Amino acid sequence: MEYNFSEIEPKWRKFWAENKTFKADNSSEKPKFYVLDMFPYPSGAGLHVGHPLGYIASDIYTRFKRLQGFNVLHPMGYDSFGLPAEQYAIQTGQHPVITTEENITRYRDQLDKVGFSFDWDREVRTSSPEYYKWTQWIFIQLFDCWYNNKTNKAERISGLVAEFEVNGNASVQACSDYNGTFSASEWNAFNEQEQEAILQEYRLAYLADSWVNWCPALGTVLANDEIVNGVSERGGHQVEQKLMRQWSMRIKAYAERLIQGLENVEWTDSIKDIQRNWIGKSIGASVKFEVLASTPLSQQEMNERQLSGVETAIEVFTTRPDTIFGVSFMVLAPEHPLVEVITTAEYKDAVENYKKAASLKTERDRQSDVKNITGQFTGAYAIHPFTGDKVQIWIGDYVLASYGTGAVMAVPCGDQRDWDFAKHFNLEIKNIFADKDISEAAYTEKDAVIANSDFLNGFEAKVAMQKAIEAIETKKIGKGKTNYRLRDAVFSRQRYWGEPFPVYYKNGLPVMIETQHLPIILPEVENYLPTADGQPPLGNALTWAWDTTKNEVVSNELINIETIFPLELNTMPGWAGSSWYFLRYMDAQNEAEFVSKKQADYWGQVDLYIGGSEHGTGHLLYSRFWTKFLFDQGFINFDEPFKKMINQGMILGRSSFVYELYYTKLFKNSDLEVGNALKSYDKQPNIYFSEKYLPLVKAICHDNNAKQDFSTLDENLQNLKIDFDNKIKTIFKNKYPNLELDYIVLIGNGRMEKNVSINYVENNILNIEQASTDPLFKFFRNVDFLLEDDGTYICGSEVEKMSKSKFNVQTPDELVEKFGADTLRMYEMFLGPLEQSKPWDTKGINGVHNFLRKLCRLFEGELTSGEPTKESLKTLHRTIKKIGDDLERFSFNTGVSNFMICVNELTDQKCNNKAILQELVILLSPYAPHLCEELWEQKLKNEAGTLSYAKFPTFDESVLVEANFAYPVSFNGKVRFKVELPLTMTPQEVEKEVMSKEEAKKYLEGKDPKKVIVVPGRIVNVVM
RNA sequence: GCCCAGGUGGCGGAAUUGGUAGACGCGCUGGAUUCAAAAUCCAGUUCUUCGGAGUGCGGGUUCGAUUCCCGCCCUGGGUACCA
Repeated sequence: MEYNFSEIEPKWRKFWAENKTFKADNSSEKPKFYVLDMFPYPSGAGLHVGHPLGYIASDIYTRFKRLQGFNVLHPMGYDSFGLPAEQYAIQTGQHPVITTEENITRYRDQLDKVGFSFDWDREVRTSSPEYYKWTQWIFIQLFDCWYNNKTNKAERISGLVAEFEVNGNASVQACSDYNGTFSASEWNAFNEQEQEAILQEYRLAYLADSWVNWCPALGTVLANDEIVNGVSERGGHQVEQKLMRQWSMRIKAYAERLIQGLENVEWTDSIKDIQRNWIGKSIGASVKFEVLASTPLSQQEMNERQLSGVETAIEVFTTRPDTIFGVSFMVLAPEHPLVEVITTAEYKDAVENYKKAASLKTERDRQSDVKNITGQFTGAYAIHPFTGDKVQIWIGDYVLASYGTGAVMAVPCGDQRDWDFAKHFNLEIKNIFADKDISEAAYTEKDAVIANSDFLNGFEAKVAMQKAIEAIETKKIGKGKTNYRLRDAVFSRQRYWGEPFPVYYKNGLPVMIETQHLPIILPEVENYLPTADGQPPLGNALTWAWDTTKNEVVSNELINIETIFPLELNTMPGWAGSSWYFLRYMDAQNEAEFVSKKQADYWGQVDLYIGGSEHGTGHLLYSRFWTKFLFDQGFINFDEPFKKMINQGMILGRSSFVYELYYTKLFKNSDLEVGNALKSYDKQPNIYFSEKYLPLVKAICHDNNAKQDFSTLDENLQNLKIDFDNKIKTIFKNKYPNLELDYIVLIGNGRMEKNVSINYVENNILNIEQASTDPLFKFFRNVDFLLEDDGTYICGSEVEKMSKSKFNVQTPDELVEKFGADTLRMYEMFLGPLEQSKPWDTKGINGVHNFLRKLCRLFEGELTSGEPTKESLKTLHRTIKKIGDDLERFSFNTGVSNFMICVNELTDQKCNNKAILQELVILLSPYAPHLCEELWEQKLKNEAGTLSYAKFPTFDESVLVEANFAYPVSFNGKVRFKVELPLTMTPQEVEKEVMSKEEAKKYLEGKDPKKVIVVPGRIVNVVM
């Protein structure tokens, strides 16, 4: 049969779509299996060959599971809210709805061409109101819950209020930012505002002031990576730290469960490590150090302090309570609220100056500048709780306000940063470790015996820590504590293209809109930029107020603060919609619930999740958080979303570039006029040299300035230089006939690398003529090339991320056009292990394409229906075993190899047996579904479309049983020859047979073997 | 600095439990077929001084190590004054 893929493939794609072949059944007797790809953002650039890599793998696995008799859920959709569409809207005025729709159409078209078996009836888009209705709904549930540390789960806020009304908050153990205590009567006496302000400190979704990177010039908040060297990446504007009232998510409440849950999922260690690292659990103790008042406070001052809630003790968190006797000073973060209180008059100015200097640095700067040790003494002292010693209190920017309590007890002998600080400011370094030298550096290992530490003397760290915590707790100056680095997640974005919050404001307090009125639809705006007074883009909306009587969004003009109130102007972040989308696929059309309990119970966890590892601390953490919350509230019965995850490696592009000679300085006769004319020529030499000259250019441009000494060059380079100089002189001669050029000096690194499109480069050889027909490279017509000896131009090349600007993007469409989707699918798998990143190169694609053609040749003419030969049966069953094993361990590349081996063998056997070939077609169908469908119907005469639900072949071990085995015989581990012997032979018999062979005598060289090892059915090793 | 992944022919890679290193494909070389080319088929292709050597380097365990252990080098990714 001829392999006419361009006819076969569209035919079957049409068939699958029309017959809804891949529709997943919501109620089935079959066992379920859920295979999911990470949610794609439909970008305007479309797909390149790297994107479908994971989709192909998951599709192969999906089809395999269907053949194994599973009811498989394999959906696809779009994470379609996001910044690029908004930025495009700002630039062009085009509504994001329109560009998003266009991009999705392009994506869908590209995805369809690869022949994926998605159940498209379940498609979801985060930007559609039917979907974000439920994102808003989940937000309201989070707002309505708090985290009870006693029951270790999220509970309804109404239960908390009931407790407050009866008992106050004394016995409540919650994850909360609220530090105070109140009784029931106090609670009942608070007004509505005061009560809500307290409840905000308990809710899982809450309003709070958070620091943001505010860029006044752009009128917007910037992410850390949008700031380079303290200014905005776009435009280089100044960025300042600003407190902003924003929605946050109390993910901290789940810190411990997010760590524990990692034990129950099959993810790679590296992703688990990234998450553990991010959550940053550390075990230690919190300890209070009383501050010694420098001047006795007046009674009035004392009263004032008490009233304003300012404590005069510094609370620190330490992971080494065992080293508490080594404390010789304390350091507070410059922003610590106590700094203002404790600083003595004498140091007021110095401290103020230091604080100002620190505030100019971003957190990143403070963290990256390790060498520069800075700090300032406050003039104040704390009292060591055990020794009663006076210890100096300093401020230093190596202490961060946002971690722990924003203060440290400095133990210079046991912490390198404290040690550095002490050395720099000449502070005391107490040694509390027996027999450890701390004169050059701190001793940070935990194996030292503690000394000079009163009741801790003689204990090792582990024991001393317990003893120290006991003492601290007995003294009531602190307690053992576990600290997490994880911070609550800011949930507001000052953007247009995101989910609107279902929130309006009454007397400054947020009020949730009742869920039956959802969704709150994103309003239309004239302009997607922030408003003139710095409000988010929704501030431009004219119809953005909530009417509490009509329960609808109405014009802002109607706001009366009695029945009609302003709506929230922020929108939700990208991770809102993607934190629960895997649940929606289970029940995508449900209008009454985000997912029905029945469907959530049936489909359960995602059994296999495939995607990149770049979401390690974002999506993969937040979706675990939301899943645990929904589990706590009883909406679903599992608390980890993704049971097994595979992170596919990136496909890198190979980019090619030409070397432009750069900053050539021409020294010549002293004719000034010509010199001036050359000056402008200098900057645009317009000479491109081939790879051959690269070593020379590298060798001669290490000196930037003057005339260089070339005598140190080796002979090859000397010769190359003569060639190089001659060519350049000729070029100049042609352009400036009256110029006498003496020599050339290259400046900088002597070259500029300019990317050329990979379309014009083959085996690194640039097709100059072809490239210069492209408007982008037509300048090649007007430049000079220094070529190789054979007259070609060899490009430089690099393996890097695929991107438009590098001209190294390969789209799947072109390859489907040229080779067909089945070839593309198999080739992407054939490249190497799924999880490794690898360079893209189409060199080998012909090999895979030829394999499919070779397969077709097996189907030429009529197939025989008799008994297959023994050889063919062996080939088939070996293949069944290998393909099955490879799929189970996600080794798709070796799968392709094994198919090649199988087809090669069957070709050698001239096999055209129907029984054999039919099983092979089923095996291969997950990889090459179009061709297999065609063979299944046309050649094997089965009903069209039934292949997807055929039965995966069963491996029959008995077919492969052999009577003999060719034993490799090795001498001292080196294999020398083989002896074929029956497998029934005992080791003794094998040894006897082998040693009697002529070859054995040859390798023994007349000596007696020391030992002969026979591993039955494996190997014989002779030790001499 | 720390954590993770990796290092095997000219190239992508294989070797699943310690047991024949280099499967499979590309590329290359030679041959067949052809007026010629493409396509196809056949043979060869780690290096080699033909003794051997060989999976980043140096040790170790073992009858036997790409595989296990110790030390180091290199590449890629993550992360960082985290008290």
